[in-house]
Amino acid sequence: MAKYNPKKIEAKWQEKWYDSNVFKAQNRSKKKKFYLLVEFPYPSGDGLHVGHCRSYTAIDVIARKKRMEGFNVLFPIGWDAFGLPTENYAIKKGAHPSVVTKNNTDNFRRQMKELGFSFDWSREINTTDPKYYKWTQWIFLQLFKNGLAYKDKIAINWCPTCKIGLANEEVISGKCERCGTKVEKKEKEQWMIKITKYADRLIKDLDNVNFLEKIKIQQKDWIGESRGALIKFSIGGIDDNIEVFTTRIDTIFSGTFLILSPGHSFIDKYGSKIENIDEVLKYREDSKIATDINRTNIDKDVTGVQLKRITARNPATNEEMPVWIADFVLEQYGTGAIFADAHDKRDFKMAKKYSIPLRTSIKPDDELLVQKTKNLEECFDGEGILYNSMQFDGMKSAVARPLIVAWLASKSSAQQKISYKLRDWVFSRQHYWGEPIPLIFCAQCGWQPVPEKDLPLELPKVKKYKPTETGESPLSAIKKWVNVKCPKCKSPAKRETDTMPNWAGSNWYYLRYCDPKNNRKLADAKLLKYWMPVDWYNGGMEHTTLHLLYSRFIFKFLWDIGAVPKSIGSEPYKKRTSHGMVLGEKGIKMSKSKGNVINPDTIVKQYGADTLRIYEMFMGPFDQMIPWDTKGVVGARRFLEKIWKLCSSSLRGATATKQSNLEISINKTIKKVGEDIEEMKFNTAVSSLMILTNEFIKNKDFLTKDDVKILLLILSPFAPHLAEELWRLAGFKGLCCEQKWPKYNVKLIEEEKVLLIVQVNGKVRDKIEVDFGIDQKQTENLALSSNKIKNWIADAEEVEKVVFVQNKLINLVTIDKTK
RNA sequence: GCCCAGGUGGCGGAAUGGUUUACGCGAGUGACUUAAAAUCACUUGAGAGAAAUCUCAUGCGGGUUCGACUCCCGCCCUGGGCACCA
Repeated sequence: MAKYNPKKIEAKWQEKWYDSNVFKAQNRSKKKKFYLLVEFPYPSGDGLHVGHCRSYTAIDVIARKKRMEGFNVLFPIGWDAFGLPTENYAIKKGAHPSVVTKNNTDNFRRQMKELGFSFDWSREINTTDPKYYKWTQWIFLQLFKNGLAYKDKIAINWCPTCKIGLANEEVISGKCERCGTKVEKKEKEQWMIKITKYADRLIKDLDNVNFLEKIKIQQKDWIGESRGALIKFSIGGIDDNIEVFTTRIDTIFSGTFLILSPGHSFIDKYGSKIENIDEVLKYREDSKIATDINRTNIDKDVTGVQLKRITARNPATNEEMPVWIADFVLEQYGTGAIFADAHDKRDFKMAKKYSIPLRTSIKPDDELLVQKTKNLEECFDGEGILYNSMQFDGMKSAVARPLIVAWLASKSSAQQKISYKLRDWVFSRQHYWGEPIPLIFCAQCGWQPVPEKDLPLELPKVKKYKPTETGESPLSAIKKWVNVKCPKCKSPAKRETDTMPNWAGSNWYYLRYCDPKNNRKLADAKLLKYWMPVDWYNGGMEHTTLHLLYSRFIFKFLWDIGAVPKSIGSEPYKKRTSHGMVLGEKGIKMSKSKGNVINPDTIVKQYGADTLRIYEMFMGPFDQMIPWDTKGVVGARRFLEKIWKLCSSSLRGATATKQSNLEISINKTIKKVGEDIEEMKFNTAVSSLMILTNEFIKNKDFLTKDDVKILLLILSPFAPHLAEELWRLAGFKGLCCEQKWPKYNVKLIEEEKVLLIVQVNGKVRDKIEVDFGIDQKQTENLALSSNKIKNWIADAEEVEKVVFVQNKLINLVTIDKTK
């Protein structure tokens, strides 16, 4: 028989699979549907990363197994192709981004096909295709029409050298990712999406989905819900008040001053009433520059300026209190103002520095701390027992809080309030290679949506798409495109020239896969009803707080407005898992600059796709970061060679009396591999396939064709090409990947004889072979008759207690009678 | 600072209350070969011993248990996330 030649057989089977559409998902089927999703890649010029290969192989293994189990599997792929790297690369090479994108996707597609991924290629999508982004724009318009998109002036990251606005992820430790210049803040009008309106639902609905716990935790932390109260502080001499958010209303009686963020609107409104307004405004300006640098430096000194001649009234104590501004109070969180007291470390620090009066009202449980706290030697910011707090004296913090809120609410100066850390989503970019935002500004009518019949609003094909000097989008330079008539009043108007961020196209792509060619709707309701929700979505941990959150939000929105059927439920993904990163050798992150990037093409060429697949599954736990080891690839290849040899020699019809041990191993392996795939324990699944193969080789003479058949079936999701080739060579009918997943026989998993551990006082002293299912009395007798065991029990000792675990272990606990 | 994950041979790792070190890599010895590669067989945690065998070892220190890599308490270290969030 011929040598194992992966190059030849892999190309052959890929052609067979893709030509005969075996991986095509059926829109109509008697089978149960199963929608498996991998994050579609950004088609960069570097080609597929071995990390892509790992996560895609893993989900491909699951897809292949699910098909064999009789599911109608939807396993689609596409390209998230808008974005900066392509634009930058295109600028550098002088090619148009669309050409670069085409080349890159062609390359990615070739690589994926060469790895034998069982994607349904008939559903391939591309976010830069106008037929696709028509619906990305349509979704934006729905957000706009429902009041969830608004324009706001916010500070963006601005690189003074590149003259370009940068996304947060393009800023590396305060510097521009590309040129290393220190990034500045620049105020700019940006389109914002009100994701904050969905904050509560984005947390609550996590209870109904099967996401890895760490993913849920990270999303919850990111949204950052805090339950507390809103307190109104009236201002002396002004008929207005300042609102404050707190989670510690139990400390209200020690509140002796108020602190506003430097940007607080009170200063703008009542500047004339502030005696030292110049000083205040100067502090405000200084803090604008300082904020980002100081954020990383937690131990920095607190600074602040008092608003002279302004006082607030503490609604609990009715005392007048000074009002300050300080840059540690954040404008964007809560109300941008806090009440300050001795029970907060920063407030305490600030009061000490500027000699602002302090008072305590919470007694710690720790007696040693009580005096120190009272004497204001140390700040106590924990929970404790209230004092100096009128009718709330003696209560625990947690008990007092709702009561104080209720009491102040009765005087209409407080109410319950939930605050979130989550911010609204900055949705505009000043770049060319993105979806144009389909809005038109008219001096008379304001912002008007591009009529839906005019969608897609295509990105104009131009030669100049470099970012502009001013930070405006490159589209603003295209006069012909910018100047249009207002859709409402027909007077001259201008298009929005910003484009959408990368996330726009990936928000809803899983919906498009259900019906990728629909021209009338983002997807047909019937098909959405059938395929959605996604049964299993795997992706990177780094997308937990961005893409995963954004897409959950957009789905909820579409669900609310009835753009997707209600019957799907309000969550797009039933299950979310996550893979670990593949690092370079020695555990350093792969990067071009370090020269440690592994190109999957090289591995495929040298060892074959099946070897790469097996290696990537075998290298370690799927959810863990793992260093690449090219030496280890050899082991995967050897394993496949062994199977090749085994099958080519034994398949000549050797039939012999079955060895019961072999049968047990086969059934155990079917069970183990099947269960391991479901739990994503691919490394141990491959390991058990290796063990079975080794056992087959040892018992070669007893192997039957059926034994080999089973091995090929359970191997096929991992090494599909090899399995397919050997399947055919053995003369089995049809395609291996279309066979039924084998069932194991429960009765054949139990062995007749088991090796039982004999312990004396918890230490292993002997191992005895016993019949399966033997009872305690018999085991005890066998154990005690062992000479080894006899030696471990001294004459003066007696067995006091016996611990027995059937088929596993017996432990004899002795007692010294002489004592 | 807070939250999450992890720490086991020379290396990747296996074992989630019951044989620590499966499987693979690497290394070593032997067979085949003129030779090398490939392949096959055997060995491979540390220490002691001629051997049978024994002792010790899962980041550190305690605890629970007949028995702990596994559970509990307190630390240390590594990786990831968040970070002046009131």
